[in-house]
Amino acid sequence: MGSRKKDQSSVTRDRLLNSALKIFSQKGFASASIREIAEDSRTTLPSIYYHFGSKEGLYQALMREHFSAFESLMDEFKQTGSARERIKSYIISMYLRMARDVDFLRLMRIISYGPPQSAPPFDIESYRRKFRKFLTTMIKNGVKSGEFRSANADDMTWIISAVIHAAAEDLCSIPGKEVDKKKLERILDTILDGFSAVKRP
Amino acid sequence: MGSRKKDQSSVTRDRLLNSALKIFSQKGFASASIREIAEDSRTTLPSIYYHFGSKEGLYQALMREHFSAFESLMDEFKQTGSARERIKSYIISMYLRMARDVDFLRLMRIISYGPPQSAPPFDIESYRRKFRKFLTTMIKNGVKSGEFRSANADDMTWIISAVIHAAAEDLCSIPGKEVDKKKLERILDTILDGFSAVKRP
DNA sequence: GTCTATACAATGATAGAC
DNA sequence: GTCTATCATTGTATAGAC
Repeated sequence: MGSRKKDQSSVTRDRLLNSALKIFSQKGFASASIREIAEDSRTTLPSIYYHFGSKEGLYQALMREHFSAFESLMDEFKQTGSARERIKSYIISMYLRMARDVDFLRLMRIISYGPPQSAPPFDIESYRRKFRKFLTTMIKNGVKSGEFRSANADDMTWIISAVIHAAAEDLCSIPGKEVDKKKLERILDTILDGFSAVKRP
Repeated sequence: MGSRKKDQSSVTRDRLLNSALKIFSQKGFASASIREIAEDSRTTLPSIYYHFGSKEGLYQALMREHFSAFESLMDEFKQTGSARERIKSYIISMYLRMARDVDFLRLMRIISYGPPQSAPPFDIESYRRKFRKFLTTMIKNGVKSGEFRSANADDMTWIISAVIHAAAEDLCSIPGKEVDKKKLERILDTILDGFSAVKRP
C-alpha cells in the first residue's frame, strides 16, 4: 500500500475487478465461476482469495465501486426550470449515465430480476426508494404549482419509473436497441402531456 | 398410455412438472438442481430421465405447457368499443391472466432478464413481437379514427409495453405489491390522456 | 504476492436390480 | 416405471512452495 505508482498488487486487483464485472454481468453471481474470472484476468485463482477473501468479497467490492456513481446523480442535480423540464432533465441524465456503464446495468438487472438469494445481499432497494422519493417530490411540486393535473402523484411516479426501467432494459438488450436520447425525450413529452393541466400546442 | 384414469406414470409426470415450476421459478434453470426437483416431487432422480430425457427436456415441456395460455389471450380477444376501451380491456385481461400464474411469470422473468445462455433456448421473442404488433395496430386505429393525436404510434406502443412490463414486475415482487387492477386502470387512463386528441373531462 | 497442486462438496447423468 | 448405487465433472476453497 502507498506506493507512488501502481504496484503489481493493485494492477492485479484492478484486473480482477474488470474481469469480475465482465463475467458476473454475463452469468450472474451463482453461475459465474471464479476460475473463469481468474483466467480472464490472466491471474490465478488464489489471487482472488488474497485480494478479496472470497467470491462474495469480490462481488461486494465490485458493487460498491460502481453503485456510488448512480447515488451521486441525485445529490448533484440542479433544481431549475419547470417541473416538466426538471423531470425530463433528470431522467435523461440518468439515462446517459446508464448508457456509459451498461455492463454494470446488466449486473444490476441480473441481481434484481434473477433468482432471489442467488446473489449475496446488497441494498439496492434503498437506492430505489431514494429515487422514487426524489421523483415524487418533483411531481408534487408540479401539481402544487398548477403545472400538472391534481391526479395521483404516486401513479405518475410509477409511470416514470416504468419508463426508466424499460429504457434500462433496452440498453441491456444485445440486438436492436430501440431507444435513444431523442426517442426517450419524445416519450417523456407524450407522458407528461398526460400529466399536464393544459393541452400542449 | 391410454388408460382410463390417471395412472401412476402420469401422476409422477404431473408432480415433476409442478415441482419443476416451483424450483425453476425460484432458482432459474442453471442454479436449480434436478435432485431438489426430484425430492420436492417425492419421486426420484431417474424418474426425470425416464419421463423427460434430461433436465432440459423437463424445462422445455414446462415452458410449452404454460406459454400457450398467454398466446391464446390475443387470439380470443374481442375487438369492440373505442381504441381506448380496447387497449384498456386487453391490458387488464393480460394483467389478470398474469396474476393467476405468478410462478410462471417469475420463471419467464428469470429466463428473459437473467444471464443469457444460462437457460436452454426458448422462443419468447416471437411472442413479444406478436404482442407489440397487436398493440400497435390498436393504437394506429385510434390515430386513424381521430381518437388519438397523430404522434408516433411506436412511441405509444413502447409506453404501454413499459407499463405492462412494470406491472408484471410488481406481481413478481414478494413484499408490498403496489399495483392492483384499480391502480392499473388509473395508470392507463393517465397515459391514454397523453395520447388523446381532446382533453378528458 | 503469486503460483502449482489438491482437498472436498455438489452437480448432471447412468447402470442395473426389482 | 421406479428405485439404490455410482461415475465423471465442475465448483469453491486451501496448503505450501517460491
